Amino acid sequence: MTTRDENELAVEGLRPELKRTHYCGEVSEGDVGKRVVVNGWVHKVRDLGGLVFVDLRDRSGIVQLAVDAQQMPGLAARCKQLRSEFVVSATGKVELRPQETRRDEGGASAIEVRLESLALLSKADVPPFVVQDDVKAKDELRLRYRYLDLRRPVMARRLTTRHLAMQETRRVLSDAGFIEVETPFLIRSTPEGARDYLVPSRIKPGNFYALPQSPQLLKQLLMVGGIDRYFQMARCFRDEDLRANRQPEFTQIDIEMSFGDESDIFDVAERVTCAVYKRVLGVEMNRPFLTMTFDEAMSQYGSDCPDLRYDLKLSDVTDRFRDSSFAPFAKAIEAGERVVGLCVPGGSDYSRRVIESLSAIVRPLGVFGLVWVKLGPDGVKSSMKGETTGSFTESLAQRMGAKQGDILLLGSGQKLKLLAAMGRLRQHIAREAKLIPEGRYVPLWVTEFPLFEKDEETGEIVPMHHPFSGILPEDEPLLETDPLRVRGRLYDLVVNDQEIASGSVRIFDPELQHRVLKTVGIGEEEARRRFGFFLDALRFGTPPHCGIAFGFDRMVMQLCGVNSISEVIAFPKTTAASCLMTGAPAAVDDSVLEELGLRLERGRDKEVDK
RNA sequence: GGGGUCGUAGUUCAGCAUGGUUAGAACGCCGGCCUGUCACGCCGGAGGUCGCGGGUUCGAUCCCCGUCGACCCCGCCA
Repeated sequence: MTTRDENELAVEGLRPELKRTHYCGEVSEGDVGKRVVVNGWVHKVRDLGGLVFVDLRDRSGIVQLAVDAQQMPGLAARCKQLRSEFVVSATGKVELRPQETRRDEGGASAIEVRLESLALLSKADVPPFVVQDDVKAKDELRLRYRYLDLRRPVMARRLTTRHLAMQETRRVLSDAGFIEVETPFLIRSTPEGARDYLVPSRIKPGNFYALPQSPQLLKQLLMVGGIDRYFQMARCFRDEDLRANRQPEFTQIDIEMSFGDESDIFDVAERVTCAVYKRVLGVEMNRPFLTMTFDEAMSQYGSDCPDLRYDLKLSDVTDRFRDSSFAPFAKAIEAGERVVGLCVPGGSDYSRRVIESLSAIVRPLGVFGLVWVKLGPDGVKSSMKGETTGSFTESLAQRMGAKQGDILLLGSGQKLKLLAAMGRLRQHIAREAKLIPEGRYVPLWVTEFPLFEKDEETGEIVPMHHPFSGILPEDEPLLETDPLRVRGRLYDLVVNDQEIASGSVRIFDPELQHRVLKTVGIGEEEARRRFGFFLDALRFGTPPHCGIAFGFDRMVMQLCGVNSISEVIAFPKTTAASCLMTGAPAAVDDSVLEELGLRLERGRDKEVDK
């Protein structure tokens, strides 16, 4: 055997002595002098000729291996053959790096592993993109080669955060007497508003299962079944168009309990939230969380998930402008519209251009022309020109709590639309002006949502949540007379600007359930046909019950400080709901279709993948 | 369903508004040199169906139409 052969890097199996003693990122100064074995992927080789450095990576981080060619010529020669993403086992002694070479700032390690032996466990093709936390590749590539993307330690950290949040949730709920029950994926379609994913039945051709949009009815049936306290890390499926924070399948922390009301749900949900934020971020949240009604949230913040990290409240100043000499608003009010304003502290120096850009935010939301009043150092200026008196603008400013140096921005429109638009404006200004403090997490309950809303297209009354949510007792008489004013026993948990969880006290009276279904146009016959099983159950002794579901992906997204849920899902789908890695969805063989009694409509099969 | 942005080397991008020699850069990759690198450095090299299809034109990466894919927004959806 020649020296050359000995130095050839050949793939070996994982002998016991090659198994790791440490994760790469966990070798520390405390290990100096120890012999360690690390397993991982070659992150980077820096071959200086007589000296070779290899950065070895695993999910915990990176450690530097060092070989001196003079001391270990064969080993150095072997290291020179390493390429990116080769999988190796490296054995060596942990050493402090020479003091003068520790000049890498930003958490550079003070130690390295003086290599004694190296085993190649797996070779690798040149990767399609460089695996590094600061990834340069586009989403398309990252998703196609997701397993390479996941090798980036930052991805492992996100999945670890997700894991921690999940474990913490399980611990808190289990300790509180909730038991985790799995519900089926292959179910009958339930009425929750979204489009179902369907699964054809082979045994009953022409029939379909639906994948659950959420386990809503099933968890209620668990309550009827006396389970009393249930939870589940539930996978949910909705066949709707995607967004940055929407995936066709996502995970809920699904919770339901019997013999309880809002206060019990708030208590348990707050305990879960506090525990998770504490465990993952070290953040303490004060309990009980703040509470406000939907009405308050909308009228003060223009959003049903108001961000309380900054102030900036909206004011309804309709009464000020009624009978005022400012015609545009006076007329709007006469037509039944409202006038809502936002006072921006220190905004009196906004240029025409800035104000125009702000108008551009609300215009597509149906608010035309933002009226402004500046309380500048050289007096009050207003886009209302001579149409209003100085005393009018002064009293308006006073009413809106404005002071010297502020600007008032006012718009008119139909109440909810206007508030939503002004809320968007509020959010935009807060972001631009950097009013949003980092690292703060402000939880809030929003309650008393309207139970129904009007479908803009059809004009029909539809449930805002789902048709199983209870009603505030005082609103019950309105059910038949003025359903849009009926408030539900609904609640959302908001953290910062995000809806984290949502739930309700359920209807447990079959009579009331029928009245609600009737209100949304589901007659007894249709109800029987679609979920008669559920209505039957209600008649066999239903405990009062209530529940909540956390949007788990969104919560983790917030915990990780990222702005897309795909970043916290191991194998996410694209905005076209396809998986670039596996190629799903894909065509199936005709024989499979035949077995299911299905035939594709001509023309619809032209786009199927190979 | 509608609107927007993008698609050029393995990757990230430039080039295209004003069509015309051999389509460039950086990183990565391959080879060589180099004993303290850590964005190593230096020398050399390979690498392109300009997403796909059609049209306009003497000529298209560039202009037009369509299509596919990715992302963002509205609709939709907790």
